[in-house]
Amino acid sequence: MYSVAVEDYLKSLWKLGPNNVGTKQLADNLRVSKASATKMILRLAEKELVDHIPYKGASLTKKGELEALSIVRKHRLLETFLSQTLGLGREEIHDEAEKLEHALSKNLEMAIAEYLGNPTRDPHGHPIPGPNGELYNERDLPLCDSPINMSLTVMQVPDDDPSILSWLENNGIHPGTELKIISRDKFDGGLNVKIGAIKKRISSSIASLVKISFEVEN
Amino acid sequence: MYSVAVEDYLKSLWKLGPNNVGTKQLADNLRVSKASATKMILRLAEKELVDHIPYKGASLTKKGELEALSIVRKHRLLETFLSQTLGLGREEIHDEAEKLEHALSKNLEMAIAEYLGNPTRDPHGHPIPGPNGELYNERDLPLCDSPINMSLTVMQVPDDDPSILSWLENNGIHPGTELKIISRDKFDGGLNVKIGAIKKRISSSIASLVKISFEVEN
DNA sequence: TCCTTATATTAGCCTTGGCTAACCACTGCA
DNA sequence: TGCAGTGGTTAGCCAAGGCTAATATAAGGA
Repeated sequence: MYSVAVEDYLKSLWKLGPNNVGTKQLADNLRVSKASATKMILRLAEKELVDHIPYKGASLTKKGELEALSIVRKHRLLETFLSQTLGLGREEIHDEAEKLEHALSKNLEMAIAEYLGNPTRDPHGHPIPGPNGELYNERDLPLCDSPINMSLTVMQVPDDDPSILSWLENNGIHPGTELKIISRDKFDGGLNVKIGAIKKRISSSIASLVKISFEVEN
Repeated sequence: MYSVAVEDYLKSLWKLGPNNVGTKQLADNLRVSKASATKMILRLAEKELVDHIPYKGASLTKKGELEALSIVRKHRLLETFLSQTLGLGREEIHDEAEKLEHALSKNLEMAIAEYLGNPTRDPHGHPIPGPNGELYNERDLPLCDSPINMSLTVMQVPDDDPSILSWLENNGIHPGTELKIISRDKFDGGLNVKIGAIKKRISSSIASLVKISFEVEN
């Protein structure tokens, strides 16, 4: 239906949203010039996929959001599928899915979802939107904001930076990992954590990209 | 490396080759105008992917052929993969593979080939070129040219026409099917065949699209 | 041999999605 | 309050890959 470029813009707008997204932010995210981004925003507005307020930014319309969610769904299903069938690592699947998502028909998407048992999380722990764009309430918290000395379960790791992913993997940090924050550095926000019996240090920049959940006491 | 359009042209030229392919034939195959085909042929010649003799036609150079074979390999591996993992029918996989082939990285191609055990035939029985374009000698014969009253094994069915494929499937004709030609109609070339104990009639147009092999007496 | 017809090419146009350069608008600081 | 700096837009260019209309070539039959 839509071109690869249009789909990529919609996906970026969704990732950077839901607030108004600035032209420069969008352009940087897609590695195109500001002028190209402006031109495309105008075209997307023409198609009623975004609302655009000149000099203020753009945000997805309902129509644009649904389209974006459909692409995110394809992306995350593909990641899960590649991981499951071919055993590709978490650090390899993003780039492959990034290309394949634009070539995936609705039919194939459904077949893959069924094959996988309609998963709700991809291998990075990111929620997979439903076939009609349903997205359940996100309750996972950034590790950097999490309480000290509680049993935490890693729920999400970032998906698009292979080097960060490899570091996390090598340190045993992935969805499902149980850990506890021992202390938080006062100045740089780095965390000292304990995974099983092993102590690790996690920089604040990485800790902001990892999301966790914990049991709430009743 | 090359655009989707370039890859599609190369694939068509390969399918219609190896002789010089006329502009009209190519244009019809790709459902574009003759003018568009002419223009693209000139661009492909520029990139040294084809040799072009004005008013005579175009044929792939070695470089172009290798590129085409790489795409054919991806296509056929994808068909096999989709059939194997998702259980898609022979009549569904072609169109899906047609889109995905352009988005398949070399890495993913290798992973799929390995996962499948480096198959040499796709679900339609078509040979899958090797990673460097190796194509083993084709010995299968069109059913329409095959001898009468011999045990024949179906080796290949066409891949791109779902209605023909469905008809073949419903009549139990697919790679591996054993059959015997009982008689050949004098005028229209239609065949009366026996599959197991059941007699069927196969029109000559379909019989020309099915390929078989048979044991040669020593 | 010449003419008709089919096939090929050329010319010229369009849209998409990039780019740079130049200009405009907003914001925050002095 | 005015201006510098950042961010946004406009103008104008380009290549790819489509299209139609007009023209050129080749080939077969009269």
